[in-house]
Amino acid sequence: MKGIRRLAKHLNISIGTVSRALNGKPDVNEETRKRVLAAAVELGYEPNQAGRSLRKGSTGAVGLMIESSPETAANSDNFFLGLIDGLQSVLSRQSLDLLVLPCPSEEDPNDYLQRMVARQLVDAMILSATQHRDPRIALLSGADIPFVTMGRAGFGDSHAWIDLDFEGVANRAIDRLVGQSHRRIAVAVPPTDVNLGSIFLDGYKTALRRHGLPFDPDLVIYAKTTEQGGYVAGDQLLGLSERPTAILLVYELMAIGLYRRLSEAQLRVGKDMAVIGFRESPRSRFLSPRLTCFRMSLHELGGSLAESLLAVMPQFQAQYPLGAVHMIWPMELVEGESDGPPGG
Amino acid sequence: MKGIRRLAKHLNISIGTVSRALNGKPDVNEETRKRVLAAAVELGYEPNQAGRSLRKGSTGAVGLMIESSPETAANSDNFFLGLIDGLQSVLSRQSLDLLVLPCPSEEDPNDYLQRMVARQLVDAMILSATQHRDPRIALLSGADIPFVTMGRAGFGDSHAWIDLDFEGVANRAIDRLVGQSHRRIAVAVPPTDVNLGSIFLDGYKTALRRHGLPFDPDLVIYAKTTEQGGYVAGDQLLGLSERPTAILLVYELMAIGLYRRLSEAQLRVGKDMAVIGFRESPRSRFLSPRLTCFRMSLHELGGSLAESLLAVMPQFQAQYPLGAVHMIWPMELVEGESDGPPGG
DNA sequence: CTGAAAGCGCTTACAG
DNA sequence: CTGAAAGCGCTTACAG
Repeated sequence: MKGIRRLAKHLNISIGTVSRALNGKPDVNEETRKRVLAAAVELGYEPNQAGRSLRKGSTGAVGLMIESSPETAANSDNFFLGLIDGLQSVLSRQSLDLLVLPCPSEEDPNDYLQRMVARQLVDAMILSATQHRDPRIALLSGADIPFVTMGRAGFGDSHAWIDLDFEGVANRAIDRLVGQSHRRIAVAVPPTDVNLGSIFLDGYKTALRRHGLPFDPDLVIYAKTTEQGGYVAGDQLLGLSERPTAILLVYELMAIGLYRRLSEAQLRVGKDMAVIGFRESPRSRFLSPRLTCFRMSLHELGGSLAESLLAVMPQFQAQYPLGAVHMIWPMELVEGESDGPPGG
Repeated sequence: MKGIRRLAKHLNISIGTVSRALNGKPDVNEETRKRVLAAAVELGYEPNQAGRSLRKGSTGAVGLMIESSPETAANSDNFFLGLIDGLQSVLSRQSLDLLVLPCPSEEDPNDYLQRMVARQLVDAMILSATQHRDPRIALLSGADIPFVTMGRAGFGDSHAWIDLDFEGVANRAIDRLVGQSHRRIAVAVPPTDVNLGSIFLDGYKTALRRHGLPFDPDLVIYAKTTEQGGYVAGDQLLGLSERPTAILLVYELMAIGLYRRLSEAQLRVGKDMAVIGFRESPRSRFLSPRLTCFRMSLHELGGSLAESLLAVMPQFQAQYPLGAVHMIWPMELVEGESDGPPGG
């Protein structure tokens, strides 16, 4: 005999009463409850999740879907680990467990998510790596699973999301560079359909316009978000007839290749070419000169994501009356030595 | 009506036959099976995991326990993401899903694991961040959950494990440095009880002995595995009465602080002080001069971990007759510019 | 080859 | 306040 039945037998009461006592139902004699709780500890009882889920139709767990592809691995640095800790700090207050669901790189993300949802091992989902047209959003909406996405999609505000402040960063980076008298400023964005690329580019254009600077399509460099991509971006930069004096990068991994290419051309980062990166990461601290970039708290971002998820879960809406959150996450400038006035 | 009952109703057969057809049991008419499979696709049927787990007592999922503490996040770089992709490449062949279980930093790892095991959401576990005396090993052994650990523990070979080749790396690093005529070589290890520290130190001592070099306790620097720790290690190095000409680091994060401290003291890395790191990571490529270190394939390591786990799972032992694997994972030297003969 | 039935461990109306 | 019973969705001996 095992499980709740064993406990009931041991205490000589019914399994119903044991269950009610364990679950904090009000209609249980306090004396009985104490005995049950003590026996549970004594016998090391833990509720079987399968039995509970089957009966209740909910799991007490929340899923975070990530991609385990080599590209994601290379670019995410400590992003997910930091996020996870923040998520849990909030979820644990509701006794919700976080399950990280890594989509294998060979599997279609939409198929994978469908499988995980059908398995019913979580009550709600957090999606990352949101695409501009992301079929997963329709999937979850249709299946009536509460969810929030890390990153905007192109569907406007039909669901809850939090996204990094790509526009704000592009704006402030341009402000800073223009303040340092730069007039020709390049920007490096990924060549793929990923949403952040176009958002970053829009912010860049807006900021130029605000300063009365012309937009030159030649200064938009489409490059892979890798070290090699940064090297190639450097190549393109140097090949331009009228060379820019500054460049904005949307991924810090590109900075290594760019630094190397510039150094080969005898150009000093921060003096002959100003470089500003996007997110400060442990990695960017390895660069010399140190990269000027933007800081954010992954822990707090995770916490906000968790709260915005709770706000769309029926069981928790009363406690988190936020509605469907649409939030741009602010980022703070970190001054490095990688930028400065043109010509040093 | 939903689930298997809906399918059965739709096809006008019993739920038992539907289940048998879906699960590939041999005693089903081929014609019936085809109809069931077609209907399953048509109606978008996916088995409910709770029902299945409850009945079968197994889940078809494997858990990877990681720590989400800020320290782990800072030091792991792409370690887990890379590992995960390798794990899945093997697990998916057995239709096993991987669930990543992140232990919150506020929770005791042993309590967390106990909770996850009791929930019965996975059939087997992979543990990381193994301690020298790790109570989780006794917990899983006692609960009769198949598991493998990433990292040795102090219990010898009572369970399956794979660990990085700390001894080999220390040995080859010393060989290389001695070959470059270094005689006084320091080593930086973490001040905590983590197993890799003492293993690395043992390898270092063995290698010195092999070259007839004396072991000087002053040359063992206990430092935090952080940027700040590297800076402090540099301080200690410079403060030694007879300054060493080379140093081995067990975490590359320390290299930033060390580089900075050496630069402040007008010492050139690779010329005035040779530095060799442990694992090559995307980060170490950000350093200049580039760090000499050791390379491994996270994807292959993940694959081997998965195979060694399958080998201890009763359902898969026949296919993976490896027994309980105890494997030291080889690493390959990557020459950087951070070491060389003393004095340049 | 198929159907009817039992039962995995739990929660929750329902009666008392 | 407690017990007896139903049932969540599935798999699997057992009969036929």
